Amino acid sequence: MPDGTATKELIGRTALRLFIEKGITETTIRDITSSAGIAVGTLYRHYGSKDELAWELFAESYMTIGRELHGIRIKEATARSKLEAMIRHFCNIFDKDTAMFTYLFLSRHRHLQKLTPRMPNPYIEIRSVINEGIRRGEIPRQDPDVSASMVMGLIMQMIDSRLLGQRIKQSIASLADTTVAASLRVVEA
Amino acid sequence: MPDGTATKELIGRTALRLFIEKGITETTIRDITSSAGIAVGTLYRHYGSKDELAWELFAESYMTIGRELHGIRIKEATARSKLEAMIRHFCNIFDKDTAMFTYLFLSRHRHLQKLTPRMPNPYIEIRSVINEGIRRGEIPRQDPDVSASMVMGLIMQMIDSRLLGQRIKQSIASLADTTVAASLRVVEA
DNA sequence: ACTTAATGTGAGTGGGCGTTCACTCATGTA
DNA sequence: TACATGAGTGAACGCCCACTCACATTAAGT
Repeated sequence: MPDGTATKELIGRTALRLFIEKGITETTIRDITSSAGIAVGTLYRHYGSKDELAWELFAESYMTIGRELHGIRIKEATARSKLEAMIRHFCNIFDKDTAMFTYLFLSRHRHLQKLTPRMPNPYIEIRSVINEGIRRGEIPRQDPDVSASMVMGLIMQMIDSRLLGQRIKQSIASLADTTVAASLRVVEA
Repeated sequence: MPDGTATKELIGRTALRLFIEKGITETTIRDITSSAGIAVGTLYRHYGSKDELAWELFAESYMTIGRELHGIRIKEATARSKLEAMIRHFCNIFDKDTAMFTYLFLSRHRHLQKLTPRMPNPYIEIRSVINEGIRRGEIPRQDPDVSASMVMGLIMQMIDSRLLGQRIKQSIASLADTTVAASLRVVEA
């Protein structure tokens, strides 16, 4: 029996690249298959539909990051160190796998409502850090949903500006310190 | 000679609503014309193409906000008061014309690279405030592009979370104080 | 009342889309 | 060697898209 794992991965990698370059709707099945050097039918051996392909690429990475942030939250001791480690982790992922991160960023509006609260989720982890920090008196009382949104937005916009490449040109890693400091000031930790 | 101004406005309003509800690519010309109660050909009397329609709706509002923020920057005296007035202005627009603001927010990635630096631009106004604040010694020395991105991200994510309606449920106006305070802490004003 | 030009119409056009399926090929098993 | 099974193929299908254009309607100028 032949093994199609390598082909599935090739399709995923190629689709990711094109989805980022042109957008999901603007990328056709033929774009993907011709760029990957396979037949149209082959794609459908591995993914049920274009939507399923786009969703699988998103969910896999999104939940992985959620699990990783969860690990950080468990491991670190204080709200400060948790938040710092999480932001540095974001920066590392961005530098290590820019394509994946970019895709998550650009397609989140399409997929976010398909996520169930049970799935591992970066946003919930950041909110939990703030919640715990308040309960332990490490940071002032505040609305954890509002603060989590602001911190997320602050980080995400850095990446957004970096992706456009016009407003921010330096590497994300070199901005980690600045981002960490600003985020801590937002939650007043 | 008949006057088609009212029709053009009707098309714009209808398209805006549908673009927000379903996305630009997912909205068809027939969706727009049937929803507006006009013929397909009529739309093309007023807009050269679907792309042009989407762009006009974006650019008009984007530049208007840019001009308004410019006015605030000229009028207010200190970096603190400028930033505060700008953020409150954002909140007011959102509450007064949620549809327009939502469209700007959701379609910005599609249109942002079509903007030239000469066009009125909200981002540049915020950066200018930070730049001036540094020069006058009102806020510490910092990278104005990075800080402007962080402040913009902080505000935008509040609106994003509000639009999704799951994470933030209260009105944007009621969050203005919180957002202003957090933004000032980010730039350490 | 007549002229003129802008505005409104919608069936029609050509093209590109996602998806299917009957078929071939390659590999592991008996 | 013969068979079974999953992987790979791409022409074909039906649908729906953005856009066109020959014609009808409207309203302002004379």
